[in-house]
Amino acid sequence: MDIVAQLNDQQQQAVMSGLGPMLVLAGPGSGKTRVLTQRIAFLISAMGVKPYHILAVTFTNKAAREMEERVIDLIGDYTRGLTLGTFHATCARILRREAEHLPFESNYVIFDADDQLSLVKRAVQDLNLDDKRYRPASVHNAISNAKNELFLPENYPINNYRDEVVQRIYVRYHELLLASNALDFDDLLLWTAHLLQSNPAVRDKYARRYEHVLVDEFQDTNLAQYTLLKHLASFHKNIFVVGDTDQSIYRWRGADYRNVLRFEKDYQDSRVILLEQNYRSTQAILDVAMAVIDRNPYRTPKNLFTEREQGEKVVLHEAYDDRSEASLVVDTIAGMVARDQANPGDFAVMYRTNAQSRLLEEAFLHAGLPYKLVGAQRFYGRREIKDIIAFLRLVHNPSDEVSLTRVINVPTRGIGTKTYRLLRTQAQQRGVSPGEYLCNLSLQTDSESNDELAGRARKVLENFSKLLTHWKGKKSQLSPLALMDQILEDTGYHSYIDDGTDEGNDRWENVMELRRLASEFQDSTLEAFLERVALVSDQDTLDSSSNAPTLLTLHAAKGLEFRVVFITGLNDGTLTHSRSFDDPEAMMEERRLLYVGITRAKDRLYLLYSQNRSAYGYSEPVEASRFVWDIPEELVTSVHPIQPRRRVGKQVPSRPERWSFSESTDSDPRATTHPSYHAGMRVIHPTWGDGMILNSRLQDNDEIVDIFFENVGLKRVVASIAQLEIKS
DNA sequence: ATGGACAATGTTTTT
DNA sequence: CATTGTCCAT
Repeated sequence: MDIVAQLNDQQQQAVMSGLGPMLVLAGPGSGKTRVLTQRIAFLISAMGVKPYHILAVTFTNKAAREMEERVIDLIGDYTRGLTLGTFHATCARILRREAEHLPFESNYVIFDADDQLSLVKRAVQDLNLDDKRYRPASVHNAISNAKNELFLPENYPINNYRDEVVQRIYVRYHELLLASNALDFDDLLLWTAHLLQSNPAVRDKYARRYEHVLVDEFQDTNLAQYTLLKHLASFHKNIFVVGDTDQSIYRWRGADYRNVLRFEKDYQDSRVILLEQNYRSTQAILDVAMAVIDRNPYRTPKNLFTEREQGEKVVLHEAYDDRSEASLVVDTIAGMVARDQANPGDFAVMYRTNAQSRLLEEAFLHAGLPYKLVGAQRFYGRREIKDIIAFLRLVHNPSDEVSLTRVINVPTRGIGTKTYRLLRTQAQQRGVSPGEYLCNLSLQTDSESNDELAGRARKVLENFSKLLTHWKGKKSQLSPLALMDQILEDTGYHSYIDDGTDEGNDRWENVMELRRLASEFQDSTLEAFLERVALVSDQDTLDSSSNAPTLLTLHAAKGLEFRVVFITGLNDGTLTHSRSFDDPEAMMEERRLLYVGITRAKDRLYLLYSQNRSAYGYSEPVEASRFVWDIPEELVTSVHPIQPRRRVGKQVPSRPERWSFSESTDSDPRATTHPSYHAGMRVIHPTWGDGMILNSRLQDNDEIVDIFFENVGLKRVVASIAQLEIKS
């Protein structure tokens, strides 16, 4: 069987290229995963390369898993020994193996975003700094950027006084991490790059091993990743990277698409292949995509083409507000499913910010339709999940102080801030971490005990110490799941979290879901389970099993495809997020983000924006996104809402909004419904008496009026319900 | 030490 | 508006 028979010329050239550096610039839907997987299969089966000598890295576990499956599909089970994983997971493994060369132990834990933030907070406190002036989130951002640019604390670049302070926080943060035997996400890359750079023996070991290095989504690598790749490929120099600068959307995370240019410079003998044929979308969708992306300056123009049909025109839909935008999406989906034009699982709804999912979820709930939401944070960020994981992490690595402080008093066992502070100073005096000290506490005899830690405090701490040592003793015999069950039982976590309310029930359900996840690690280690849990990506939470529409951010949508795509919230300030306005580079990235969204669609695409949008609870008029005006009119079907209908009584709101296809409506549809109240008008309310109108606006087919009453102050009323009388 | 009530405060995107 | 933190009463 010829494994490359089904490829086009460019793809074949890429797959069968010989040795040396190779850059594949692959437009959306051009089969880049295919090229990567076939390349691996080709190396193994045709070139006789041992899988052990191949390294392939991706950004998400999902991409890695998919690639592995496809390679196995091609060449069967000849992939044993192949290193295929995400950047972070691959680095994590190298660091565990090489821990002897590094200032942490091999059983280190990985701190997630929350842990990192609380550690920065601690660092700021330790230095007696004002956390208003040095907001942990912003400081952490600075530290993260520094790490991505390979700056260790001592090399942190200083341009002003603030930088000096940030450096001090960075130094302290770094100490705290090491004291907890923990690494943050950025450390995984930083330490690996640093190790390879500074230790020639280790570098050589890996560089000689990896005869071939393959990289997916190369445009999203940051300097740390670029550097470590360079070292890993430093011996054989067979580095095969695939990417698309037009899909670079992680600049804020340190990604630098100029690594593509750097690649061509660093590897003078590299060859470049362009993949321009798109196998995913209709021509109509591609036309819109190109109209959007062409406006970005300084890009290498790509000529995307497809052999697919022209297809349906892209629909550009204006809605009255974000709520009707959401019901519009749901109604359209329900309609197409009812008419048998698509399955529920064919749809994806995309948005710029996670907060936008709420209204969509409500709309789906209201219509009684199931949906699936992509987002790991939603699950792993929950209190009960974090608690359980903290227990497990503590058992694995008692030095983890963030976990210790999290659960030492969960459920409450009489250890408050005071007792904890006592524990901390005692541990400090002995030069060990609080967790380690705690582990030894129950082993101490009375003669060893000291006066300061006695009485009640000692008793409650000893209680927890016994629990911890008990679990630690069992960890080697028990699977992650069994250990988890033991912890749940010993702490009485069920009765603690499930108080009988719906919410409590939900929380316990979540714990059960985590149990299910742990059960997949029956034959694996606690370490592997913890690592997996720490490094899940949002995309990994996507389950393809249920046939329901998918809700996800544009960022999470990268690399995926759907038959029908809705992109919602195409308004200035939302898609072009307001935080990007003052930065041209950021604005270009917003455009790429939209481009990524558009090119996810195979058959149909709906672009939606609204006249009003609510932020902080208040609805405000907004402009359509500036990107909307970049799309030539003839490429889309424009739809505008007819006048919002008045709602009477308690009628259910979510009826399909009627569509009026207006290619050229001269009259503004809004002109037909004026508010009946204006600022300054005087009115009488049956119970509140005399008042003056402050403002009035249309919302949900009704009029919302803010009135200042002489006797009762400011009130907000719904015009159709309040019996207002206008005073002349 | 604990838990409830209130106020302030803040929203991109995520491995 | 919704989450998070701080204060105060038990």
